[in-house]
Amino acid sequence: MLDINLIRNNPQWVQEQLAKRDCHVDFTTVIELDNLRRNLIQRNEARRQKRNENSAIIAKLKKEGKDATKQIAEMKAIGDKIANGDAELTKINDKIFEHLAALPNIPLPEVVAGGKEKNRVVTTFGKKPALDFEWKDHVTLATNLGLIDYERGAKLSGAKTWVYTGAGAMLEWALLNYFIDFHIANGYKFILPPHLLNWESGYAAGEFPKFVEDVFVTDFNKDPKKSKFLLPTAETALLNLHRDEIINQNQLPIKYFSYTPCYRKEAGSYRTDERGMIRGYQFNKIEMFVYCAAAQSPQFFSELVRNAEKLLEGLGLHFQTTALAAGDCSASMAKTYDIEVFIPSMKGYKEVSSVSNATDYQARRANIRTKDTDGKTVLLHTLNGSGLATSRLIPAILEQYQNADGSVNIPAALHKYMHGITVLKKK
RNA sequence: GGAAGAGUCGCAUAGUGGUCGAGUGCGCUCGCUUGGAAAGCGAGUUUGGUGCAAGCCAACGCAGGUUCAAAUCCUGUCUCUUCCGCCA
Repeated sequence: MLDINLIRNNPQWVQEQLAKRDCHVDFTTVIELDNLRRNLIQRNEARRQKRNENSAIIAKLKKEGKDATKQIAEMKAIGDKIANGDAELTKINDKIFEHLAALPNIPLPEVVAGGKEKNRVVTTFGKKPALDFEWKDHVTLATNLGLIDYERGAKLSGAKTWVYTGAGAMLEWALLNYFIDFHIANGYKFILPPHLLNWESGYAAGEFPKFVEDVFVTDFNKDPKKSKFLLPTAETALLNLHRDEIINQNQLPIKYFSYTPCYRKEAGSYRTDERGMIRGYQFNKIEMFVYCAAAQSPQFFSELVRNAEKLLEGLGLHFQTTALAAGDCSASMAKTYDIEVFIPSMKGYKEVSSVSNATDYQARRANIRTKDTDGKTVLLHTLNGSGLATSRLIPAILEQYQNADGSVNIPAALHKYMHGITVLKKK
């Protein structure tokens, strides 16, 4: 969420910044509502002051045993006015919130204007594998080698799901262990949150009410506000960990990482080129999350990007890092880099990590603050990044590491987690 | 799932309708004192809104209600504790 004061004081500038992400807004209405709101507050507070004064008078009169009928009648009239004013104020506040909630974050200065077409590759690691034989796609490989059971996945749950079996499950778990060890060594704190979150958490993270269609909500016969939902990413949990808190400056930065499956409806996102496990209702992900003072967020952004890159480098996979243009960043984010692994059968690169700086946008909605050196409370900055999601890594490993005989080598970094398996072969 | 009790300023507590945004103790900060420290003494110690400012307004888990007036009374709800039941 953006700061109403910023919009009030500098509407032109905010407008220009949002135009970078092809968001064109007119602030006339919000500013009018805001003026209305402040007028109303002043009027109502004056009434409250009057009421407080009168209340003291009545108390005194009663104590002295004198008659206070006149004052009480007056109080009644003021009380009605206050109630009316409050009701009106609530309406106006709701409207202002509606406007503000619809606005995306302001891109950082270095983020280029425009949409996807303006995305720019900033780093490349490794080369496309030669694959100078009749190579196979990951669905074929995973099925042949008995790593993934797509059919039984459909039997258990339906489309867009799968079952990891045997060495496939081991490979999945090996990846997660490899990531976890890396983050622990880097001093990030390991968090295992509940997967079912409440409405307030979704609301603070900006998922509700806007994206309620995109997540799996339980107890659907009840009021959605009393329901729980399956988290679409651990980011939601990690942001809410410190919701409504004031964090001591000496505790910053806070660096977390978390393992959770991510549950997403992916409504309407099916694409025929996305076979196998590229897009599912449930996938495993390790998420990094940082809370820090505003001045530090650029530094931690770089750190998160490097962490994700190092993990891929350790696996020896060919990938690229892309700086997203303003219009391609998700709404809450001021800057995003995607790390994309090469998947031959997809004829290109697929996202395995998305690293973002949310600046104070998430913190404002979730009300997460710290005190600056003058003792003033200020919002802090939040950053997040996958480190990493596995569901596109297994396809990348299978395809990039496959041999002419249909077997697949396991990246050396994973050997210690694979219980002696170094090559995946058909039995 | 059932029953009882509890939720107040970092912590512990006081406060059962009006002068309570809230007392006390601990902790913490600053000052005095001291060779230095402890003790002692003094001052301060939640957050948000609004206003150029002085100030004013709001908040006692949360949401409603009663009342001229609510930390205090009523209803709902959430969380915690204890007991009972059930269960991996």
